[in-house]
Amino acid sequence: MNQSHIELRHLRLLQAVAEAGGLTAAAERLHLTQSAVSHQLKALEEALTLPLVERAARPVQLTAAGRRLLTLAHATLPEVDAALRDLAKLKDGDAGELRIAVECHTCYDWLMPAMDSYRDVWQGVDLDLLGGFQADPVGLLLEGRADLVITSETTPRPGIVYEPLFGFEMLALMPPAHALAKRKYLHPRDFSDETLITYPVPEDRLDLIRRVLHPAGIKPVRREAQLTVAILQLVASRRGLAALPAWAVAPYLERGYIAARPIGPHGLWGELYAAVREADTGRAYVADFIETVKRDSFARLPGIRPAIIAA
Amino acid sequence: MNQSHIELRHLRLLQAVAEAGGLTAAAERLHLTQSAVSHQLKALEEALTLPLVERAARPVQLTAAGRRLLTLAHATLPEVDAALRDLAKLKDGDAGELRIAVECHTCYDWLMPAMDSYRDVWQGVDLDLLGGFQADPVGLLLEGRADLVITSETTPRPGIVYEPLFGFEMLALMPPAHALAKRKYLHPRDFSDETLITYPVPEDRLDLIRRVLHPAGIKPVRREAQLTVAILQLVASRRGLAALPAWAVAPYLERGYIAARPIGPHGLWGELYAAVREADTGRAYVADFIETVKRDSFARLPGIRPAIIAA
DNA sequence: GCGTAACATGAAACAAACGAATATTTCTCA
DNA sequence: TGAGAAATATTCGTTTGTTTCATGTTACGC
Repeated sequence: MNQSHIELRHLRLLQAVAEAGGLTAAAERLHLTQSAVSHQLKALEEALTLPLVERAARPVQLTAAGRRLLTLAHATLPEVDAALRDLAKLKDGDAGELRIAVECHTCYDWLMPAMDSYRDVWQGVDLDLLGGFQADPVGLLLEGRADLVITSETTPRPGIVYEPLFGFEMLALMPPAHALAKRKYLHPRDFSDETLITYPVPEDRLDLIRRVLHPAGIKPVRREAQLTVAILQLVASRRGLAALPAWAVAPYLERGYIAARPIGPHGLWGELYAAVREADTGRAYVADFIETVKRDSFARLPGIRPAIIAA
Repeated sequence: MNQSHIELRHLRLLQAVAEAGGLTAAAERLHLTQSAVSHQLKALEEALTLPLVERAARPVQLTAAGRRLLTLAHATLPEVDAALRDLAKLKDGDAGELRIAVECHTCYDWLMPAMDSYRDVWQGVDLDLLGGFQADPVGLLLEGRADLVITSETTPRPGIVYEPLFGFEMLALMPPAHALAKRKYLHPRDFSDETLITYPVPEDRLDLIRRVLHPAGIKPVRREAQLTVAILQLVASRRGLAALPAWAVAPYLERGYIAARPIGPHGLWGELYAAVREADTGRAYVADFIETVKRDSFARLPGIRPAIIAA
């Protein structure tokens, strides 16, 4: 056989390219530059003397050879992950406690499935989800009442570290027949004559107000609703606009129940973090929870992108 | 999860260490220095912050973590090989003809099983074994009557390349009750009063005569036999001594039918090669046959060691 | 205890991977 | 069809990682 010293790195690369649909997007996921990805892919193709990726198409297409290697990647990479997990268990034991607090209302959409797959491989870990809205969820970590907090704040606090999870796009929501639905994207001023329907949280927790409307000097009328479906129902019945993460509205978009548009030419992007006590960062069952969330989310959620800061 | 950038290289290393029973022996198989293996293993252990190999024992013992990673290696490395084979088939097609000539009588012992496993993965290749003793088997390659020759000669010929397969030890054979069986190893002079039982081939093809007895000025009486069992039978019935590769006599040794001793303090080692036409070296089905022979042989044969020259 | 075989280590050579800057290609939309 | 934007390729210098050489250390058998 050709002494191709193919490595797992190459399989991870190909998988990222296939999933992301392009070299640049793959580079973001891998926390590499586009240049590095291009180099590495080319080197691999030259080592095999076989093209793997058809670059012309968008999203890029794998060749037959590329698909064969992707099959290999799908077979081997999860096994490698499982083995590394087992090693971590050998080292630190497989038991622990993980009490999770969540700041973001729509995060339950992906958190529940992620917890389910996590439970499959960390059966010794006692998973707990703290209910109710918390004024200062990160404070729970320091009080010892929670072990991990999903948040979009990163206010530095001694003894707390923030692990980036992913970036997500907030989409403006409107009835499909609304005049704004004809736009490619919305301007801040488009909100000035509309009621804004939100979860019942303070204004400074709403990215749309804090980062877009407030800087533009716009103070819309607000109306609050507890549940995502209630917000959507109000939007659909023309009581106002709302802004929610793309994943939270995807099923309703598909059915044409509402329309969604980016906010601003580049969209309004937020970032989610897992906050943990510094002392817990070394614990394998904690680190792997964060990895599970990321892996799971990228596989399932629309409208997310890799965290800007490297993990 | 720890962002362990574990790579296939590490798995290959661990597998080699486990199979070879030590770092130095593993290094030979991988065609690396002992130092490189030691460095690399240490780096892996430090990345995982887990010991993998218990160096004190001989042969070295894997720790629980090491065994877990070895399990991973056994699961993934064959899949990788299969994928690379499929890529080679995509590139060059999966059909071909491989007519094999064999110079060495006992080579059928390992060649048949190797051909069987080769056939499983190269079903489009027409495998043929040329029968009968050939005076000049490599000549068959140039005449186009064979495509691959198993030989221990490496006389340079234009258009022919010799791919090293492995080194093997020739053991001197005697009845278990023979006086020489008490020795740790035999000297050339031990053969001077004995009949030497060999296959019916010219003297210059017999390593024992050409490399040991002739230089020592010893010309033993020869007696020829066609079959391995016949040679063994003659030895067991005190008609003389013989010298055969370790793998050919292992089953008889186990049963105590005969005894075997090294020839000289370091043993008498020979080397086997696959000779192919230079034009065929690029053909995937040819290269993979050679790889299959090596893999299979190291897994099954006693008394062999990696080729001295790198492949 | 002495010698041997196997493993470890430090320094230097060598090779591979990566990133920054920039060029080229491809796509989109008017 | 041509301008601009987005994606990929390329060149070159830097960084990082791997291997070897030379030598040190350790374990073990006699």
